[in-house]
Amino acid sequence: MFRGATTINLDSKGRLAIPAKYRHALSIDCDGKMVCTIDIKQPCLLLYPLPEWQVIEKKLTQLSSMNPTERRLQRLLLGHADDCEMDKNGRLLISSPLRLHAGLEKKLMLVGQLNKFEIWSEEAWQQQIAEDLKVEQEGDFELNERLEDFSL
Amino acid sequence: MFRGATTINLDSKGRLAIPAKYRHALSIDCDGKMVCTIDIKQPCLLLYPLPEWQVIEKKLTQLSSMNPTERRLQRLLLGHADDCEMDKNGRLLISSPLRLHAGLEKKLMLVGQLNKFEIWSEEAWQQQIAEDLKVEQEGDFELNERLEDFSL
DNA sequence: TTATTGTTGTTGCACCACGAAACATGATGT
DNA sequence: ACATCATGTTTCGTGGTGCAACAACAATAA
Repeated sequence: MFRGATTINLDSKGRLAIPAKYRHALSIDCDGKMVCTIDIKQPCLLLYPLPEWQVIEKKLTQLSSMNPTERRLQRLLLGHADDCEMDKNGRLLISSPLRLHAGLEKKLMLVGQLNKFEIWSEEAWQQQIAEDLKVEQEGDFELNERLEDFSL
Repeated sequence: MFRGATTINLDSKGRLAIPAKYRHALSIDCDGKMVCTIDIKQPCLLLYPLPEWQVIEKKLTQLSSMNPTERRLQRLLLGHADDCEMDKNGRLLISSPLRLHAGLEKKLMLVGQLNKFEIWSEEAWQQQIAEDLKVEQEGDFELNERLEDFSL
């Protein structure tokens, strides 16, 4: 299970060096094989260890290609899904269409989200966090309701 | 199983060079033999490994030729279906009627969708994705409902 | 506390494979 | 016989991959 946000620089070839603390777990889980795709709600990428991704892929195959909504999901998720593999130095190459989608240039945030990672450009991440905090401090009703269960 | 989108240039003869990462799987699955037809819902082509296509063809032959809707399906799909075979350089020739249907000229997208590929002209693909994302970010009700099942 | 050594992470560089394009050869049909 | 179309070949440029040197950090001992 992955946690925490790390700032990382892409190298000149668009490769992302996975923080050392995650490398061992990733070799065990999935032999370094992962799948990266876009997040359809937010301007970021999602990075799944292969076994985690396969669960999602299985669900996607069961959708009907005749239903426009389901088809759209398949197009967005599968169409942008890309195999990535950690190289011998623990780096992985993000394909240029994906980099483009998330606006990745140099500085990015790798954010552990339990069974997956999110990849944000640093600017987008800062912006998102600022907005989330603002909503929170203004007292979003739905969020407050959910927090009742949490006793943080 | 095929995933991800790749940009490809048609050569002057209308041949499409299959990305190296798919070539091996295609020689194994179907000895490079595939069938290409039109997508009846979208301005793109569908490319099936021969064994996958045969499954579909079987279903189509079982439809009643008396029912006008089913008859139309047969006409559209079978009528446009075209055998393609990878040449020794991993390229395949797209017939000109099919190129015309999808508006393929030079730049195209080859999109892996598990058991098949979609072939889009680059413009059409970009347009489609932009629209899909827009629909998504405006909060399509039906899609949100489905996403509940996905825990992406 | 500081110096030395070892280990881990990062960056730059060089090689190789793949893809794009132009060209060459062979088949087909008018 | 020539034009046209399909298939094969070669060359060149770009981009992805691995390697190796260097920098940063941690550990140990003087």
